[in-house]
Amino acid sequence: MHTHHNNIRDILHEKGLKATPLREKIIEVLKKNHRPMSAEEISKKLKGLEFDQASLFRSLKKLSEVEVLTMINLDEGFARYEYKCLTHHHHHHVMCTKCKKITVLPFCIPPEFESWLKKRGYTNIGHRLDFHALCPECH
Amino acid sequence: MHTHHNNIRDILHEKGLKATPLREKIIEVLKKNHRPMSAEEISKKLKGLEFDQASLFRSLKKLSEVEVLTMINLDEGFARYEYKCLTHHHHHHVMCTKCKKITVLPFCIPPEFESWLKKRGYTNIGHRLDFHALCPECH
DNA sequence: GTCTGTGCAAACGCTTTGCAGCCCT
DNA sequence: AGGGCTGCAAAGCGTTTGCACAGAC
Repeated sequence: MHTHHNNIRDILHEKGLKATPLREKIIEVLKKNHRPMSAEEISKKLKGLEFDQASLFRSLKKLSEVEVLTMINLDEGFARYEYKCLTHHHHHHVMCTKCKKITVLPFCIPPEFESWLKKRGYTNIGHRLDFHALCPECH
Repeated sequence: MHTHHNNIRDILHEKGLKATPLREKIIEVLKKNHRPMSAEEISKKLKGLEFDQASLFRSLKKLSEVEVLTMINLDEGFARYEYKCLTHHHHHHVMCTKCKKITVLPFCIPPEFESWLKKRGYTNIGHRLDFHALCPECH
C-alpha cells in the first residue's frame, strides 16, 4: 500500500512511460537547474551517463508531448526545455540579448486579447510572449 | 531634378544597396502578397528569374538587416518575411494551427510590461507576441 | 574600374529517422 | 515475453559559407 513516494519514476509511470536512466536523469537535471535548458546544456549535465544524442532528443520530445516538460523556442536556432512540474503556472520570459540569461516574468497578456479572437470564431487559442533586452548586469 | 519616382530601386539605393533583379523581385513578391512568406514560398513566386537559394537567403538576410523586410519566426522551423513598408506599424499575428493562415492583430501588449522591465534595469527592450488557434474556417 | 552581389558546391547546426538489439515492466 | 526505449549511423531540413566570377554603380 505504499502507493506514493512521488518521485520521478512515478511521474513517468503515471504518464505511461517507462522509467529509464536517461529520462530520469533529464528530469533530475531540469529539476535542479531552474531555467529553460537546451538539449546541449542538458547533455553536458548528464556526465556519468552513456547516451546517444538521438535518444536525448527522442526523450525530450516524448516528455514534452506528455507534458512533463515544456518545450520553448526563444529564436536562438534551438529549443529549450523546462520541467513543467516546477513551473506549472503559465508564464513568459525575458532573455538578455547579450548574456542570454533568461528570467521568468510575473505578468501575462490581458484576457481581452483571447476574447477578441474568440468573438471572431477562433478556438483552442494559445499564445507566446517573450521579451529580449539588455539585462541590468549587461547594460 | 527628378529625385523621387519612389520605386523599389530607389528604396534599395536609399539603403545603400545595389538594385539587382533578385532583390527587386523579392520585394515585388512580398509587396503583392500581403502576408509573411517563407523563403520557399517566395522562391516559388520568383518564376521567370534564375537564381540560387544561397543568394535568396543572402538577400532576405540583408534586406532584413536594413529593415526593408522584417523577419519573423512563428515556430514552424523556418523564417518568414514581411515587406516592412507595407506593414511599417508594429504588429502581431495569429496563425491557424490547421490551415496555417496568418492574420494581423490590431492590439499590442500594455506599456506597463516594458516599464516593469525598465524599472528593473532592462534597456533596449523588444518583444514578440503571437497566437496560435483554430481559425473560424477550420473550426 | 571598383566593389557588391551572385552562382555553385559544400558545409553548417539542430533534429529526425531506420533498424537491430536491449531492458523496463 | 513483449513492446517500449536505446545506440548507431545516416539522413533530414533550413540556412550559411568560401570562392571565383559577373554585373551594378
